[in-house]
Amino acid sequence: MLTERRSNILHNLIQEYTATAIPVSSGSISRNFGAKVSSATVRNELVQLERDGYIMQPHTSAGRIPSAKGYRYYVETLLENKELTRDEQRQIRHQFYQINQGIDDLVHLSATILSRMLHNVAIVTSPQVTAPKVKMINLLSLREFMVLMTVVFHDAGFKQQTVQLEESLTQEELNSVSAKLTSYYEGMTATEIRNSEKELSSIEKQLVKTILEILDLAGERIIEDPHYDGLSQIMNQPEFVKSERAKVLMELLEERALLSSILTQAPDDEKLRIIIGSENPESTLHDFSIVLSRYGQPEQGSGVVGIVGPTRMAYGRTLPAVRFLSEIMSELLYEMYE
Amino acid sequence: MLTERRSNILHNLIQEYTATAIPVSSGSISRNFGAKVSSATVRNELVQLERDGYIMQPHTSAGRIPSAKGYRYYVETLLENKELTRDEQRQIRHQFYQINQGIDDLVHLSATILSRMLHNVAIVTSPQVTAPKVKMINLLSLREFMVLMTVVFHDAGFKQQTVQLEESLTQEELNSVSAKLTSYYEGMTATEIRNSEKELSSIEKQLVKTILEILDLAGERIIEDPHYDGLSQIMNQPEFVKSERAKVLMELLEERALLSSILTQAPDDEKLRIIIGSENPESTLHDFSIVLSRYGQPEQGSGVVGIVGPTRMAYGRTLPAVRFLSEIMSELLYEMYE
DNA sequence: AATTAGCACTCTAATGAGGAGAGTGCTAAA
DNA sequence: TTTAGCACTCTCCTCATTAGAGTGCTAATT
Repeated sequence: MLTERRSNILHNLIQEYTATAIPVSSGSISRNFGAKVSSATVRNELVQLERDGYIMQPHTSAGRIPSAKGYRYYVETLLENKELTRDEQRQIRHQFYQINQGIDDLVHLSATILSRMLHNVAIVTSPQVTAPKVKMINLLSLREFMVLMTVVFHDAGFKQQTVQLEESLTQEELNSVSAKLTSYYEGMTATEIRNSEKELSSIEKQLVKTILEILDLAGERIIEDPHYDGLSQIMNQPEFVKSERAKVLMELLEERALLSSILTQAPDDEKLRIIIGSENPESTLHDFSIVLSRYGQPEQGSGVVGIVGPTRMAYGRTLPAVRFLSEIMSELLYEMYE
Repeated sequence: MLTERRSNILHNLIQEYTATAIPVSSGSISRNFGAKVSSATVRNELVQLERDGYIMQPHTSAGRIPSAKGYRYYVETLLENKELTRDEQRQIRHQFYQINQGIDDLVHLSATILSRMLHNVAIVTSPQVTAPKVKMINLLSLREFMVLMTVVFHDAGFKQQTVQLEESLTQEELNSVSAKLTSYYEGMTATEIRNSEKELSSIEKQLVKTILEILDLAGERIIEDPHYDGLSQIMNQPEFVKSERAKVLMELLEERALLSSILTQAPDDEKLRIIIGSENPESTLHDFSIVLSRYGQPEQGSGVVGIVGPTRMAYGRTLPAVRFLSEIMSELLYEMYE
């Protein structure tokens, strides 16, 4: 545990550094304290903090910057759970009024708002249900041999896919097939359907195969590419004036594999998960911090919303913002499903 | 018109410059000609080319770089219509085998292939129909008061939207309503529906309103955000080592307005449109070149596929690649609708 | 008349020295 | 325990120098 003064100094240092991105000197900390202590005293304390691993020096005669451990202490101990101001909350709510019912709009808009607000890259996944259950199967003739299958889930979500049939069926025939399949499989998950044994015609078998594909896909954590926004925002951050870092970030975002691996680190409940710099198992991400939250309900579908930015991000602002966005998304999602 | 030698020199210079991004010297051109002419002769010719506006000098003692006019001459006169090698074509086709029927997959995959191949940012819009006609209207009860409306178009495309009903209807009631609406409006476009006068209940009026919204949206040139890919590719290009340019590009890509304005410059037929540097009316794009092609058929839905990169791009490779991707996308789209 | 060798000139990019400034660490005094 | 004082370190900026690449022009050559 840190002494109170050391703790204050660390607090001060992190606030300064996250604001300016310049290593913080003992003198500037002393000044921020209203010169109640001299820079020499601060220096002595800094030596201790450095020994304990909370801060580091980029080189001998430079100021200090926080380490991952320092940031960690900051977000867990020093940072009281502030909320966004009423005004900000109102403004954000207001922006959501524009959207129609689409979930895609919700996802996109959230990413945009978050990235604009925090000047970092925002990532949002579409809400997914876990092990969806069939409520209804519907078949719609698009043209000869070509059918649009819509599977409605019990949680009121749905997915569809076009199917190329082996035989041509009229819409009436399709109606009776879909009624039959619905009566067979209503309430079942993918695995239950696989285990059930029904007499099926070859066309019906083909359709069931598609139903299973749809269910499997919907059951996976990540179906669609997560949506991200804010690349132009983050390019304004001083750590990206050299494009080397920027390149790393783009590669991360365009490699689906890594993106989903980030998102699997997302919390299962609605608490925030904060992964700071070198805490990340993925070494390419050591220069970045990630703040994630889950939104929605497991039964109704839930997704992940979060921010990726330089380790030096304004956590004091990021955490409330991600938390609020997550809450409001849960709310709006709930309203959509009433 | 240029003399043959001048033309050869320009050709040579552009090939060299597009490959290396370094201003080309008279000596290196002379060498490329097998020293049939001396560098002094080349220099004399270069003075002429510069006077005519085909090339420029970044500063007095530097080599020459092509101007927009030079590139224009190159793509129109010097560049014979090469095709991709059989082998490349086969490889690309092969990659498309992986995808299932989804149009989204087609769009995404095309962008990915193109950007990987050309190391630039690829942009692809989803295929859109113009003035879609209703083929069928389908209503599906998701839960009480909540209905999923699917409108199938005559070209076998479809769109759907969830609707919040004012009254609660059973699936049977919905079926009869949708049958009624289909019989009313089959074969009509949005404007035709607006002009038709039918006796409608209040629920039906609400539904028609939604149908019209769907049709209007589908009729617009750009509904969804165009998909782009390859940011990490383009960051490897030497012109982006300073991140200033990169920032401009990101801003362009994230501003929907500008993106769609790019795409409205797309050709209406399947010919390539090439917009080179300062030819672009938009001055922020003066450092970029854009190559666009339309794919698909107007009646079945058509979209735009293209590349954005530095003015110095390998046109000789870009043009065949965009052309081929456009062709194969048309093909695959056609197969999807059989 | 066209080409080319030769050479002075120009501009960039790289290198290194020097100095200012910021910040530290340590010591000794308060 | 705190702090004043000071030597020391390291970065960053500026400036000058240099090497090198490339040009433009002129005069000689084909």
